[in-house]
Amino acid sequence: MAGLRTAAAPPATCASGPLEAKEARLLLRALADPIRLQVIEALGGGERCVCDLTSELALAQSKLSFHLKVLKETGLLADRQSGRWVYYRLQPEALERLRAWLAALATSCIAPAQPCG
Amino acid sequence: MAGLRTAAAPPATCASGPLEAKEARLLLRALADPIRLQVIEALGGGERCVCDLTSELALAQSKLSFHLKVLKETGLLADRQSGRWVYYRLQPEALERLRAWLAALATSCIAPAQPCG
DNA sequence: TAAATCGATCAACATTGGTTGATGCAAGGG
DNA sequence: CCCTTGCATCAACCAATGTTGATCGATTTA
Repeated sequence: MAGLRTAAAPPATCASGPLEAKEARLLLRALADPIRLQVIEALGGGERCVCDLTSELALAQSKLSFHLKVLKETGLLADRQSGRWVYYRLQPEALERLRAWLAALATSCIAPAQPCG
Repeated sequence: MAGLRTAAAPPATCASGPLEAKEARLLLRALADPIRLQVIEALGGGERCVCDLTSELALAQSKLSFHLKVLKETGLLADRQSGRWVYYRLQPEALERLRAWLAALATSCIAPAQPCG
């Protein structure tokens, strides 16, 4: 399984078609972390530079950097450098696509029971 | 953080109000595993006994049991014993609640940029 | 009641993921 | 230029999670 550490450069969820199960799992995993969720929420208020997030969330710099990388690699965040700061922002499409995938998953769960033995 | 191993008996997501962030994370984490996702999809077709799932997914019995437990503890599955078989079924409400939570998260992500330095 | 089957649980182990502190590099500012 | 600042990256460590094989209780069947 492709671990968090080995993920390559291209965002895992950039293709614009419907989400594959694998991509969906990466998104689910990325969101399933408290720190990453805090980051998402903080960025809900708009684009922020890393230094800003570091102090707002009271995180070690390298720790935040690690989680920002995970979020960026899954396509949930995008970044932009300006002067000596790096600004991160949400990619709401990623959340949308996950929502759609989850909806599809839910609707495919409707059949009656099948006796076994 | 409450680990998978130490989670207590009561389903983590049984309260019927809107999902707390913590419960949402448990659901996200539970879904972010390939085997568990296969189980969810398999149960999309209806209730199944464990022996059935074991052969259909070609999993070691104890492995499947482990993942079923995780899914049950998060409220995604319910089980029922009948004779010597145990049947598992989806709890679609759990997926619904997660979807709603995700929607709320997404809509709270709409503000413009804030310059930093 | 003895043997067999289903499935949960446990302990030991393997793997993965997250944290920490150090280092490196690029961009400004003196 | 040299120094500072912002951020990424790395290696070593640690914690959480998943896997395996064995065992156990419950239920049924012979």
